[in-house]
Amino acid sequence: MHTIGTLSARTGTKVQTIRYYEQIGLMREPGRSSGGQRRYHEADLDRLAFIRHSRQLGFPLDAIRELLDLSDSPSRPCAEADSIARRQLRQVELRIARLQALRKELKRMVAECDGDSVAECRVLEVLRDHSECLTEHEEIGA
Amino acid sequence: MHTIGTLSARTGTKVQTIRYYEQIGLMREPGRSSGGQRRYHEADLDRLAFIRHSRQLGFPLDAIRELLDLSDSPSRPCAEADSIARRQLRQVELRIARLQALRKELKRMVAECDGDSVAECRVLEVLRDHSECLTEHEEIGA
DNA sequence: ATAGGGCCTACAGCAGGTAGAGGTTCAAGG
DNA sequence: CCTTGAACCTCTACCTGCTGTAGGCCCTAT
Repeated sequence: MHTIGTLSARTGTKVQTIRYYEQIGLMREPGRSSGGQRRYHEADLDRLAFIRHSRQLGFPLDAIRELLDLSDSPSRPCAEADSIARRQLRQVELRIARLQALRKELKRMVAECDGDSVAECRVLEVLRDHSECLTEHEEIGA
Repeated sequence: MHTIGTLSARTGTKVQTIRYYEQIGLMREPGRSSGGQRRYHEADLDRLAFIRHSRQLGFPLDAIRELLDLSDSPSRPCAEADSIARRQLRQVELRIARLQALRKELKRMVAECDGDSVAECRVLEVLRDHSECLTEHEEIGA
């Protein structure tokens, strides 16, 4: 039996985050001590590690929920898990592509700026006037 | 004089977002019609375009606030604007690097999976056991 | 028996918006 | 001039994925 602090330390997850996962139904409600404190089994530790590792790979919580469901029913076909992972891969690739476009634009902006005063600052000029941009970065940030 | 809808259409910003920018002090409070509707000047349109463009380049709102302040005082040195842009460039490069590590891991995961059932699914296996990973992706998502 | 760490609930807040309810205003067509 | 209906108004709640705080209990070692 582990306390919440033990799970926290072993998985590198903040205590509040574990309670949050319980609240949104990602972690099961554990048993309690006579005084009302949470007491976890080994299986809960594994589940939390799975969640954390998936988060580190950028999976959104909804996807993790699906992955956990799949993981709980070993006889189902693997294709679903596969497609979730592929979807995540696509998302990551999309974000990389967008960020690379941003990087290019930012680099150009910074490189061009050699004025002294704000009045002739290329950085601000480019921000003021979209038409100075080479790429169409219509998608925001991310 | 423009309505909020005109600003919205011209900059591709949702009406609510413009009101939100006003609320957090990024846009100044415009004049109102006799019936209480917002009426904007050309300068407001420019300012909003600046904000949107900066957001598209991934600048956080705080940075944009600084950039707008700088832009309003043309005699100050350009170095500050420069360093904000450089900081943003570093952030973007960091995020690209992290996402590339994720991509690598996800690709490997997806490529290795050729099992039929969940029981032997490499995707789930890797998620279960961090030690199967090549890289140390301790930073979460982003 | 007591000290002090760890645990409890509940709520507020972060970025950066988005969505909806319920009500008013504006401008064009009849 | 009047009506219609799109566009505007405020207010509030919600989104993701947590994190922090307040105020109070539990648990275990000494």
